[in-house]
Amino acid sequence: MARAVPETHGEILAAAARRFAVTGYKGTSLQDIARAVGCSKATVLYHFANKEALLSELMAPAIAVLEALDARLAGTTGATAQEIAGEGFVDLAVRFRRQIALLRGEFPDLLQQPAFAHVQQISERLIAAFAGNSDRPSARIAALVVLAGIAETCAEFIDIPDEELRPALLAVVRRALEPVT
Amino acid sequence: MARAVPETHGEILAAAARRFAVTGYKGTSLQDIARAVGCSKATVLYHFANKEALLSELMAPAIAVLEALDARLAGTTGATAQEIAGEGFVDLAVRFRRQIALLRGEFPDLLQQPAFAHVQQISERLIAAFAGNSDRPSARIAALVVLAGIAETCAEFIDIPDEELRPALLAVVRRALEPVT
DNA sequence: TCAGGCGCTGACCGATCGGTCAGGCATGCT
DNA sequence: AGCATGCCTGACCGATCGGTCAGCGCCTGA
Repeated sequence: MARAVPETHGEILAAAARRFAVTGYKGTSLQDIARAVGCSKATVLYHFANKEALLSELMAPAIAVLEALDARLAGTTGATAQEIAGEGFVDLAVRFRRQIALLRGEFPDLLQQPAFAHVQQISERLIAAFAGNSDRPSARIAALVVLAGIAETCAEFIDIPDEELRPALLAVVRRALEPVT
Repeated sequence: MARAVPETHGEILAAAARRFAVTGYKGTSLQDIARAVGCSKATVLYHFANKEALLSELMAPAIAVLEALDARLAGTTGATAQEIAGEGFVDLAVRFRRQIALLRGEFPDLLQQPAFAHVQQISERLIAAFAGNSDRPSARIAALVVLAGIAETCAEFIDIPDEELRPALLAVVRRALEPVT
C-alpha cells in the first residue's frame, strides 16, 4: 500500500501560482508562499530545489503551448502568419492568464533563466509574424503594441470568463495589425 | 557670489532615470545609483529624503502632463474623447518613455504611493475615453489593449526617434479602437 | 583669522531575502 | 522490536535592502 501521502507539493504549487499572479515573481517571497500554504519556508524548499525550480514547474505548460505555436508558425508569411499568430497567441494568453500575470515587468529578467532559454527567440518570431514578416518599423511597432497589449490585458482581466475575453481580443488584433501590402 | 556648487543633485536624478528605466524601481538599489554617479549611497540620501522622493521628482513632469490631458478630456464623449485620448496619450508616452519604462510591472504597487494619488483615477478615465465612454466589455478590452500596448512599446523602443514612433502608434490606435456606434 | 555650514562619507542598523542543515516525528518494512 | 525512510521544522547563514548618524574637509562671510 502506498503511504497516505500529503499533497503538499501540489498545494505549494497552487499557492505559488496565486501569489505570483498577484505580487509577481520577485515580489513574492518563499515566506509568503509558505504562509499561504500553512507550512514552513523550509518545507517549500524541501519540495522544490529553489525558487527558480518553482517558477519553472509553474511555467512549463504555458511554454509547451508557446513552442507548439512557434512550430505552427514556421514557414508561414504575410496575412497567414498574422492570422495564426493572432489566434494562437490570444488563445494562449487567455488560457494561461495567471502565468502571464506573474511575468509582468519581470519578463526581461526572467528570460535570463535557463527555463526560458528559447522564449526570447520565440517571442521575436511571434512579433515578426504579427508584423506579417514585414520589416517596416510601423508594422513592427503595431505588432509589439498588440502583443504587449494582449498580455497585459489578460493579466488585468483575470476573472472574466474566457468566452467573453477571447473574441474581444481577437477583434482588436484583426483591426489593429497593419494589413500586409 | 554663489558658491561653485556641484551638480550632484542633477547627476543623481539623471543616473536614477537611466537605471530605473532599465531595471525598474524596485530592481534598482540606491547603491546602484550611487555607483553610476560615482558617489556614496549616503550622498544619494543626502540629496533626497528617501528612495520614494527620488521617484516622485522623476515622475513629476510626466504626471503634470497626464493631469493636463485628463483636464482636456473632461466633458468629451464618443469619437471626440477617443481622438483626444489617443493623440494625447501617444504624445505623452513618447515624450516620457523613460518614466514609463520604470513603471513596468510595478504600476499597481507604485500607485499606492502618495505621489501617485490621482493617477489611478486618471488612468481609469483614460480607458473610458479610449472606449469612447462605452460600457461594452469589448470596448473596454480594446481600450486596455491599446493603452497597455502603447506604454510597453514606448518602454521597449527607447532609442528610435520620436518622429518615427509617434505616427506609427497613432495609426495603430486609430485602427484598433472600437468605432463608436 | 576663524566660526559655521555645506557637501559628502564610512560605519553601522534592523529587516528581509533565498538557501542550508541537523534533527524530530511518524510511518512502513523486516 | 528495531531500523530505515519520508516529511517536515526551527535555527541559522551570508548577502542585500533602505535608511541613520557622527564626523570629516573645505569654502565662505564676517
